[in-house]
This record gives sequence, structure tokens and C-alpha cells, in this order.
Amino acid sequence: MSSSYQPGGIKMTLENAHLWQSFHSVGTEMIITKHGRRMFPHCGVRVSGLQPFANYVVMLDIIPLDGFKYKWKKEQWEVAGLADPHPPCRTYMHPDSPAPGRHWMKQPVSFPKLKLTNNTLNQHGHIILLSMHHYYPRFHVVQADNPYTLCWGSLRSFSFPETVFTAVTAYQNPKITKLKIDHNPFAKGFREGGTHSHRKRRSNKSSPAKRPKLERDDLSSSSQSLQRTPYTSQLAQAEESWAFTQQSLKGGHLSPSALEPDSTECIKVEPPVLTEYSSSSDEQMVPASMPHQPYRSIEYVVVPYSQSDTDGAQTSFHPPPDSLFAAEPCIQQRGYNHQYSSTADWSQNPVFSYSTW
DNA sequence: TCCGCTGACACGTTTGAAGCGT
DNA sequence: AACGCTTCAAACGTGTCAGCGG
Repeated sequence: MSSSYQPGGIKMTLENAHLWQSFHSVGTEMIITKHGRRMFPHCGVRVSGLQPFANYVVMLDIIPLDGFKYKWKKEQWEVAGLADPHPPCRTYMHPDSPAPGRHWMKQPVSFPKLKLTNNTLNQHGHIILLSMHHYYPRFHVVQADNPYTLCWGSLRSFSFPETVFTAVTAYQNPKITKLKIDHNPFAKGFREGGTHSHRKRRSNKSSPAKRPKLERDDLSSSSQSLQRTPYTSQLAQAEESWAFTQQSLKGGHLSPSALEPDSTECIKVEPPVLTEYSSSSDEQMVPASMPHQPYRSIEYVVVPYSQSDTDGAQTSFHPPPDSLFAAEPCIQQRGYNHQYSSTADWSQNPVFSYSTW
């Protein structure tokens, strides 16, 4: 109902959250290749709170989690130094965009064809990532009749802690390989006999043995027995970043105490740019080509949410450099909600620095 | 020597055109 | 002629592996 519509009422929930959590409990890895590799699990969300007859554009970008690169050593990820300079960040627009709100709300919005690459010269619109770096996807919804007349003031951004992943050119953690083989239909050929040497390389073709599809729900049971290999991070911030995501898993959401800076046994959390900006601007801007800003650790303020927020999620925000904004934490179910108000806000975030529409 | 990256490979899934029947 | 179903091959997507290079 447009009469009851409120810009801040837009909500997103993560699709395939069980699957994401299963991978996250082990330490999600995503393969990146020169020609582009799809994500698995792929990104998908359910959207609500849109105006049914207003047009929206839904987009996704992938943001560095922290300022470090990592290496896989002794069954765990360790910090290997400062992050390499990030290539131009690209924003991937959902192919249905623009579409009316009722279209986005009637079914999950997924990005199965999104591909990741490490080829900075890629011309196919794939999202460019660096191997051995941590990332997380960010979803955006903005009211617009077409991609060039976006109503920036209405833009909302969401991210989900369990979608944090490590970009790799080859799998490091065999647990991830097993999970993917078990649940990705395209990897069925590797299911039998483990992940290694169950078939002869360059052997003659044998008759295909078809197997029944695995149900997605099968993963829930297997995930319970999987424990994520802990970090032995040498740098506190890297631990914090991971602790942030881990904490979200324990109860399915972030707890206020976990984010309380002064609490004993507190995990000092540095959420990955999980911010909300208030919006008072309705000016329209055209996406500008700007160089990607390497991830910076920006001071932020943890805002205790009100008692009325019953879903237990935590929203924190950090101010833009000019501190010219005031924000009310807006809790999204199991997600984080961002809203931008100005070009300056945009410049602090890689969204639209290079778009792939 | 170590470790990350690349391309070839084998195999399963998906897609769409072609053929056929109603 | 239109529609629906089946078949089949090509395209696509996957993880593994060996080799390369920094």
C-alpha cells in the first residue's frame, strides 16, 4: 500500500540462509578465475516493504571485509599482510531491473549468474576480486524508473554477516570443497569417492552414473557437525572482523552483549562497513566513474538498539567524514541496512564506482 | 623451496533446437 | 496450424590436477 509506505520500511532477508551459514561455519571460500566463476551459494534475498507499483533497481556489489590479505596455513587462515590495492569495484545490477516493487517482492531476488574474476581487464561485467582477501556482498535497492534516473535518496543497502567469504583461485579448506560438491549440482561429478583421485585424469569416458538430487535441507544436519577452523590471527582487527561474523552465527544474529565494548569477554567488533545513513536528499545523481577506494578501517559507533527491536539484530554505523549526518539505527532482519544521503557518502563506498549495467 | 595462479581435463547439468504425435 | 512432449547434442559449470612462475 503506497499510503503506508515508508522509505525506511524496506526489508531484506537472506535467501538460502541455512546454506550460507553452513559454509560460513567452515569459512566460506569462493573461487575466482580469469574468465569468471559463479558464486556458490549464490547471492539471493527476499525483499519487502517496497511500493508495489513503483519501479526499483536492485544491485549487488562485493566489498572488502578488512584491510588485510590472508594465507591458508595449518588448516586455518592467517593474516599474510596488508591488502593489495583493490581493483576498480563493480556493481552488478539485477537483470530484471528496473521492475515494480511487487515484482521484487513476489519472489526471491537472486543473482545466480553473477561471476567473480581476478582479471582486472575483464570486459564481461564480472565482479573483480583479489585472491586471498576477505569480502562480503552488499545488496542495494533504489527507487528508479530506469538505471539512469535513480532516486538516490531512497537507496537502501543491506549486508549479511554469514555471507563473508574468502576469494581464492583454488580451494584451501577441504571442508569447503566437500560442502560444495555435496550441494552444488554442477559439482556432482566429484561427489563419489571423495574429492581426490576418485577418477582417473585423462581417462576414457565412462558411463555416467546419475544420482538423485540432494535436497538443500540436507545441509542443515551436516553443518551441525562442522566446526569452523579458528583464526590464529596476528592482527587484532582481522580477528575482530571474523569475530563479528562468527558472533552472528551463534545465535543466528548478533547479540547486544557481544557488541558491547566494555563487557568482559567482549568481542570488540568491527563490522564491515555495515552502516546506515539517514537520507534527506532526493536529488538524482548519475553513477560516476571513480576509482575504487581501498578499504579503510573507519571508526564507528556501536549504537545499542532499542528494546523494541525484538529480532536481536544489531546495527552500527560510522559517520561519514564530514559528520554531517544523523542516523537512526534501522534494524533489518538478520541484515544490515545502509542508507546514503549524498555523493560524499557514495564516495566512501565502492557502490557504483564502476557499474556493470 | 614454497605457494599462488593457470589451463586442460572429465563429468554432470542446463538449454534449446529438432522431431514427432495429438 | 498450434501445442505439448520427448530426445539429443552442444554449451555451460564444476573441482581436480600438473605445471608454471614469482
